[in-house]
Amino acid sequence: MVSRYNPQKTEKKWQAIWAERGCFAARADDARAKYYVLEMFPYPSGRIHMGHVRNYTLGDVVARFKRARGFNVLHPMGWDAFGLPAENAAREKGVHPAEWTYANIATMRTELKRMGLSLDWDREIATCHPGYYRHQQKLFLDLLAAGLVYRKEASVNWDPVDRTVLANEQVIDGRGWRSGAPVERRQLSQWFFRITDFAEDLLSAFRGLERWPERVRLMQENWIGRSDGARVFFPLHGRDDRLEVFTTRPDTLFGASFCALSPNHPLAAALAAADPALADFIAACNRRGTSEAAIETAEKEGFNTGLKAVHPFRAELTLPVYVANFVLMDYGTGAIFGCPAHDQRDLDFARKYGLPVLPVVAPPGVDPSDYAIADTAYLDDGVSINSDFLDGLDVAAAKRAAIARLTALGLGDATVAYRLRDWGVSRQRYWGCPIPVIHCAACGIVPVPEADLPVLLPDDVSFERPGNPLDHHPTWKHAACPACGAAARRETDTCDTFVDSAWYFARFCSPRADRPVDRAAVDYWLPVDQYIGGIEHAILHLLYARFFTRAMRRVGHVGIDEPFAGLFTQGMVCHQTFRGADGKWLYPSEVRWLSDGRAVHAGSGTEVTVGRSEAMSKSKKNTVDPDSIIAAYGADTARWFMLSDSPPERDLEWTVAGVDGAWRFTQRLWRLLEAALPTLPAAGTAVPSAFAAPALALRRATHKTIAAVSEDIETFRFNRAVARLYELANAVAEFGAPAGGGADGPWAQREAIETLARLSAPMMPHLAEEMWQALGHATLLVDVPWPEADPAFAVDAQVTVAVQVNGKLRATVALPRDAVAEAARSAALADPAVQRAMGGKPLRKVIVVPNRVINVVV
RNA sequence: GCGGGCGUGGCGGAACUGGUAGACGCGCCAGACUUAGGAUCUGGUGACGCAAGUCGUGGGGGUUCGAGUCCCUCCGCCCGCACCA
Repeated sequence: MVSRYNPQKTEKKWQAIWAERGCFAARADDARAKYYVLEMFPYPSGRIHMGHVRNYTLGDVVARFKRARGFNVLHPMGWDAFGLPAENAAREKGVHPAEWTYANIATMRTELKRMGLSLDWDREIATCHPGYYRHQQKLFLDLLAAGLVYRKEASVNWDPVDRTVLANEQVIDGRGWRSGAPVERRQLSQWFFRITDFAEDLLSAFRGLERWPERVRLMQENWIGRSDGARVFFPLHGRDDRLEVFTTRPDTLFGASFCALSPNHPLAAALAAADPALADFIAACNRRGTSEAAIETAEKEGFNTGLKAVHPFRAELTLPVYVANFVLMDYGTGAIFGCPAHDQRDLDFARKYGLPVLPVVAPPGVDPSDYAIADTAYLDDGVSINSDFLDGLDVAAAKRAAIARLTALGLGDATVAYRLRDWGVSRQRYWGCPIPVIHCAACGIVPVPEADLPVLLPDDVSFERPGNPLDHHPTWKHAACPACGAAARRETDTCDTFVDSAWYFARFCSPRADRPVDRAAVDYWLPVDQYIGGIEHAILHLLYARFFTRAMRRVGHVGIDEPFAGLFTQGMVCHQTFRGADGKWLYPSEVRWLSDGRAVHAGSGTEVTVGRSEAMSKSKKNTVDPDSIIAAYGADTARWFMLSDSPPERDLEWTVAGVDGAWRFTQRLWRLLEAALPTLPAAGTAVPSAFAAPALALRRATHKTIAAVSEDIETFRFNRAVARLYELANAVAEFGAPAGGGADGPWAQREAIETLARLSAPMMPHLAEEMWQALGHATLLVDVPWPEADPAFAVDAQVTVAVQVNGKLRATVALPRDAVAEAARSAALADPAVQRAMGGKPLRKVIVVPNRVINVVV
């Protein structure tokens, strides 16, 4: 009697047994090699989504596979639990952020446990817990003492309604994403991490990160944005100071026709103090939108300050100094020299203000004497002209010569500029890690003494007023100065939540340590061997974590620079989108499919428009709740579907048909097992001495599958591993009931079915465990080592070789594996289809690629 | 504009260093069976053709005995960055 496999019952059973026996508890005192598998921890938004299911399934396959392969695996889980949504919930629903967050964590923990992940739940952490953030405060103080944290005035996006700083991503078309109010630029005193200290190292260390996707590496390289160039000093005529500019084209200095300052340049501000017109111009620049569209349509505008900059190579020549709206304060030195002939922006500016345009680089092969620039600047390599001592040199040589001369004159030197800016971590928010600092009128910035950590968030806060609740709290910010005892003010900014996630992987190594990390534990476990998460974190999170690890090393908490030795970025989970007759988005569960292929609203029966497939998102309502899928089909089906078909780095299309297919396979495996069970020999029966052809073929299929699946999992080609397992299942089904009375058939069948269970265990752990038990094993499958392919069986004795005539396939011949070339040649030439294709023409040559192809050339 | 990726049946995708294109799954077609199930089982399924065969990996060209894979060129789609001097 073949019974249905009941995932709901079975999955619960094995989850309980694994938990009870502590199968996935990691210990550092272990002789085996360590392997740290980590998936990006979730933000506790309410319920898990399909992106989580995919992420954690991928990680669990790696974790279970590595464990079976004999590694001491660390696979922890926690919660990125601080953040704005908790405060929004507080405002909208009147629930305290902590209460909201911990309730979400409880829900999501239960959901994750239903997935059957091989996690060490004893190491669970939540970044909003004082047991976590107190150590973050300690780290902050260590970095402050080491000079890696500082405070400075910075220009920020300020929402005047919500009274808070907004990240660039939170400014949409120049307005606050929540309030809709026009965002202002404000100069505010903010805390910064000195990530730029590590710019060069963050760039060059990529050489050691071979197991990172090239794409992420390039994105970070772009973000860090190294430019090799020169600083050039322009003495200011009639003044005793000089203007410092950065350029990547010192070779074009002889073509300079003006200098320009950023509206936020200190010199511009100083001049504006005495010049109301300039002050107005600067104010107008700062009001200008920062959106992409605003930048693209903005005219180049400048204000002539009347200052004269002296050309470093031609003391007789002075250049007008403008304040210009296209010069950025936070790149280079906030000032440029303009060479209109060889920079498009400079050219636009020069044409508008009637400045000279002198070409100083001529395209190769062009006569310099009649070379002129029209309305397109010349940017490519060429020969220097009109440039005194640089004439005749190519661009690279001219750069070197110009820098050498500048250096000799004391008017400049070679410099490297980076696009990367220091990381502003101040947030005017309640639900974040308090920055452990006290401001004293007499002593200045005073760190909170370690003995007073943690600086706890107050529970009794109000979200009635806009702005930072910590600032509004009646008592919290009032503190005595730790240095002089006078009344002082506690810092009310909290940390950007990216700080929380910049070191959590280290905390997992010793999650209950009374210091940020236990040095022995991090020395044992770090770096993370395999990190898995979404591509959306390619820059910020991954860059911050790389920086923070270096910062932690500098203050002695860890001994490494790179936190993630291997990185895998998964694709998104996508789904069709639906709109009702009113144009509003509909959930897939609200859509009913008619037999003629049309979609209608499940309730009203009105027509539904089916839109293109997009990444699942709440805003488009094209989400499917994982928990309901797991409840209906079981976790193994959901996991199997996540791994089937699409390569893990690509986007995955969620379809009902695909889930049904995965469901059918779980049932099919169980059926294969139950149908065969009565005829199988007992577990551990000795290997028969000989195998007849059908049994031998099945053994070969089994061992080939072991080799292929092992390699596929090792290389993250899980969709291929899935296909191999389908093939082996097909082979078992085709083998059917063992023929004849020999022991070899049942034995080979048992080997094949056991292998199916063992190889699918990382993907469908519950079903595999159940099969293993049904096969009569007393041990848990999670404790059984990964199977090894026997090379004697992993290859076929006979191979089918393609025979081509002039490169076109004409026949195939069966040959013994590794047959000598002469035998292959004669077998090919004897084939009637080959002879027909040769058409009686004389044989010119025969190319034999062993075991693959024979090409007959006529 | 700069940087990167991708383009293979009706669909998702296989194809290791150039060597039988389309594994495996979905869908579809035909049949069987039935305890009518989320069924299951068997066979078929790139196009054209009765067949022999011809064509076929975005288009065009090239290298090679042989190209989805390498080179050149064009087209299309996607992603990241973008007034970065």
